[in-house]
This record gives sequence, structure tokens and C-alpha cells, in this order.
Amino acid sequence: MKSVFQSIQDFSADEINLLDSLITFRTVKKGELLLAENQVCNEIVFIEKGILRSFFLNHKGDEITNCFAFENEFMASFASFITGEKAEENIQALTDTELQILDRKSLEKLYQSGFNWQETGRKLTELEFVNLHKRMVSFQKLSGAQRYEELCQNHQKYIQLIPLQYLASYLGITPRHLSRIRKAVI
Amino acid sequence: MKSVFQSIQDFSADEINLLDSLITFRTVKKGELLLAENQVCNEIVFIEKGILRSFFLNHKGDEITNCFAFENEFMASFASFITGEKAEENIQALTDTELQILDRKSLEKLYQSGFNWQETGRKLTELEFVNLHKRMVSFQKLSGAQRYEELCQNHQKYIQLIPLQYLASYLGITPRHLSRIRKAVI
DNA sequence: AGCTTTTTAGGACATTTGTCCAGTAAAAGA
DNA sequence: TCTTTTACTGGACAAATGTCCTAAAAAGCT
Repeated sequence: MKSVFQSIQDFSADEINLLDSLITFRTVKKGELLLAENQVCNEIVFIEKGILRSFFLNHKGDEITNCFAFENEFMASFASFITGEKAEENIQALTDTELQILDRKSLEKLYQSGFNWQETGRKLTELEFVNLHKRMVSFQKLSGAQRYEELCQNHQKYIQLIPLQYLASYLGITPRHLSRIRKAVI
Repeated sequence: MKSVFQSIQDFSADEINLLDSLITFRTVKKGELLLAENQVCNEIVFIEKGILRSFFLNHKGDEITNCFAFENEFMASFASFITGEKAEENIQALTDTELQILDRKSLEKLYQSGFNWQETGRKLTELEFVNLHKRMVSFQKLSGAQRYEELCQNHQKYIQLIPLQYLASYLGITPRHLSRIRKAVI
């Protein structure tokens, strides 16, 4: 995750050393849960290799996929991490996954260690906000079919790597309907 | 907006004086646009009195309401403000409105003036993220009827103050459908 | 107050999307 | 490689939601 931080700000050797000392590592097997709902999310993970998805359950018990994260991306229940409240989401490995981990205390240390980390944290949070905003807009403005098309055009990775059943709820539709959409598009 | 910042952090008199020197004021008449789509959003406003709504157009030209802001809340096209790209949203006054304004340069000055402002900016961005996340989850997990009920129970203010036509698109449904839902609920 | 405009409600019908299901294809495990 | 499990497709029908429209109610204007 070092390089992501460095792409935002020019950190000194000391600052990077502090970061290095705080990062830990873990691997997760395909299918395993990294976080279960009703736990507080106390760490942010960064994916070195693999794919994660976050999902919650609706009132019928169906799994609704909230988001995916790929290599070189962060994942957490940010809402739970930020508020300290229990997460509604489960985070699951879709493949065997290798992770870097920054826990709450470590991130707090970083933040307290100086202006630069505060600024970087703010900017990264801003970017997360912008991404979420785009997703929100796509739900208000587009149909499921249009969201699928958008994904085909701009996020081919999702189409290639994610099972359709997960994509469907991510797009806000049922697998049955996604099948219909795919038939129509081709 | 001073008191919002102060609720997050204990600022010194100097820090608050700097803020005071950067805030400007403006009033907007009911119906007027504060920001039009395709402009870059260069300021964050804070509502002293009144109500704002942000909306964009879908492919058919219908207005889709993105969010509302009430007294003592911030409003902006945050996505545009953050990225510097053109906004997709219009921001409109739903009533005569009195505003405090912080423009991009002023906020940048605050941020550069010290750690505390960076930290406060990060925390406020985090809270915006969490709110947006909740809204996103409600779109993925609930029906339009359930979102309306949720609004009745937890955000009575919306029901009382916002015309139903705007509420409908905010909830992701048509006015016709909202009318059906209201009939069923009562 | 009276006129005009805007907003809301709701009927009739069309379209979209979901539910349930079974058959097939693909993937995982032994 | 064979078997078992899981994922995907698509038919038939049902339910949810949208479209178009008109009348009534409410709000705004002079």
C-alpha cells in the first residue's frame, strides 16, 4: 500500500519507515470471511493478490453484494471502521488472497504522527467518497441494463472475474434479470 | 459553520479567527440555482436558513433529486469540488436561503494552516462518506416503499418540508408510484 | 379575494422486473 | 477421470413499477 500513499504525497524516509513498521500481512483462502456482520471492523486491508467482495443480507436473507476489491485496492467496512459501530457487511475472499493490513491503532498512530498522514488520509477518503458518489448516481440515473453496459465498457475486469450471481446483486437486479440483459446485449 | 467545526475539534482563537476571515455570506431566492451542471463547483456552502436540493437530469431530461440540505448542513457538488471536474448536479434553493460560503482557495488556506484543519476535514469527509454509504445501502437493500417508510420514521423533516415530486426521485421512484405507496401506508 | 399555476391523487393500461423452476453447462472435489 | 456440486440460462407466470392522462387540491400572484 506504500505506493498508493506515495502517489498522493512525498513522504520522507522516516514516515515510510513508520508505515512499514505498522503494516502486517495475512493470507485468506477462497471463500473465507475476513469480516462478519455484527463485528466491528478494526482494520483496513490492502490487496496484494486476489479479489474480495463485501455483501450484506436483505430481509429475505439473500446476499446483496456491496462492492468488490481487486489487486492494489483497499477494502474494509469503512462505515464500521469510521464509526466504530458493528458492520452490516461481510467481507469474503473470492479467491485465495494475500493482504497487507493496517489496523485502527496503527492508522491512528500514523495520523497522529504528522500533517502529511492527515492530509493523505483526507485525500484518500475524498476519493472513496467520489467513487461511492458515482455508484450512487448510477443507481439513481440508470437502469440495471445500463449499469451492466457501463460495467462492460468501463470495468471489463468485473465482467471477466466476478461470478454473475454476485454481479447481479451488485447491479441491483436478480440473476434472472441479468441473464435476460446479457441475452439482449449480445 | 463554526460550531460544526468546533464540535469536532477544539480550535484555538487564532484558528477560529482565520476561519471567520475566510467565510463570506450570500442569500439566494427560492428557485434560483446556486450551481448549474457543467460548472466546476468551487465552493462549499453552509445553510444558516432555508433548504437546498441537488439534482441532475437523466437521459429523458427528468430531474432526479440527489440530495437535500437543511439548516446547519453543508451542501456542494462534493464530487466536483474534490476532483475539480464539471459537476453533473444543479444546486437549487427550495426556499429563500441564507448561506455561509467557503470557497476552494479559502478551504485550501485552512488546510495548509495546520494539522487541526486537516484532521477536521478528514473527519467531516468520513462522516459524509458514512451518510452516503447508508443511502447506497438503502438503495440496494430496500424497496422504494421501504425507503419511504424509513424516511417517515427517521427523517420526518423530509416528509414535512419537501414537495412529493422531489421526494419521489430522491427515493428512486416516480411520483405516481409514491402516491400509491402513500395510499397503502395510511 | 379571485385567478392562474403548480402539485398531488389516482384510473387504465403497458412494461419491467421478479419468482419459481427445470435443464444444461461448468467447476470443484475425490 | 468420474462424480457431485454449483452456476447459468431461459420458459411461464406474477408482481411491482412506469406511462399517460385527467380531475381535484393547494399554493402563488396581483
